[in-house]
Amino acid sequence: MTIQEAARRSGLSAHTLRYYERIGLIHTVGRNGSGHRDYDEQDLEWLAFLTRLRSTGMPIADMCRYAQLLRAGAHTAEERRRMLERHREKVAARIAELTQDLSALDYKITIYRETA
Amino acid sequence: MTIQEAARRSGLSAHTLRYYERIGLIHTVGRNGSGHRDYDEQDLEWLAFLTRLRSTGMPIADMCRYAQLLRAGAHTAEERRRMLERHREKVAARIAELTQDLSALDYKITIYRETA
DNA sequence: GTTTGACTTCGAGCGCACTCTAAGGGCGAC
DNA sequence: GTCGCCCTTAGAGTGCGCTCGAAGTCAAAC
Repeated sequence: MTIQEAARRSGLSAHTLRYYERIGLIHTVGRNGSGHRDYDEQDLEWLAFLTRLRSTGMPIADMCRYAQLLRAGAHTAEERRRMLERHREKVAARIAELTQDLSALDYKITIYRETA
Repeated sequence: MTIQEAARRSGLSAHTLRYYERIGLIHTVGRNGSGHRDYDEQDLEWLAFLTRLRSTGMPIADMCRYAQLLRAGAHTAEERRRMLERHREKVAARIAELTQDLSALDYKITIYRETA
């Protein structure tokens, strides 16, 4: 599939897809006869996973590290798992923080409503 | 209290405190005889509120807008409340998103553990 | 009295994650 | 065949939120 189609389906821009490839986040995507990128379903799955890591605030550098480990082969599985576990804890902590902030906001809004 | 003390208590750097004042996020803080900033408890409460808005992802520009409304007086209370309500919804949505991402991460980690 | 160190203003610089531009290639429609 | 459009690469530019530096002031310590 073309880069435009991959962009549409992944929610990333074509610019971003090229950028991700350049920095090594995506291993070389296949090319067609004209040298144009040709994405397959596996590429899209990987993009979906990357998108989830990004959306949870993982820095690009860490995602590159993960991608690198994945390419290095099965013997890196444990390190990858540990990376995900550490990241999981950060996400959980972030949810807890936001939940606290949400109550504080709700309280503030209540005061605005009562004062009105 | 000095800017260092205010920085310590607010968790922001002295640089950031000056920056916030410069962009209008903090209305002019009092000065002592030597022209140095002199923060009071009210300033700190405002900083704590700002910190909470930032930590929930509100852009600086929106916080400036809120600060401006607050300075404009009581007749802007309704608009301020609406701002907070809109922001509250964004925070709630973000929590929902992160919660989903967390399950996805947990699932992925489970697979790593089973494969090991 | 001079050194030290924290303060002041204001503008420049930085890190991150894109986002866009320039310069050129390839291919289908007319 | 040439117009239009999308593709390619490499590198420059952008926006955000700080963060730092330069140049100067002031007050307490020695």
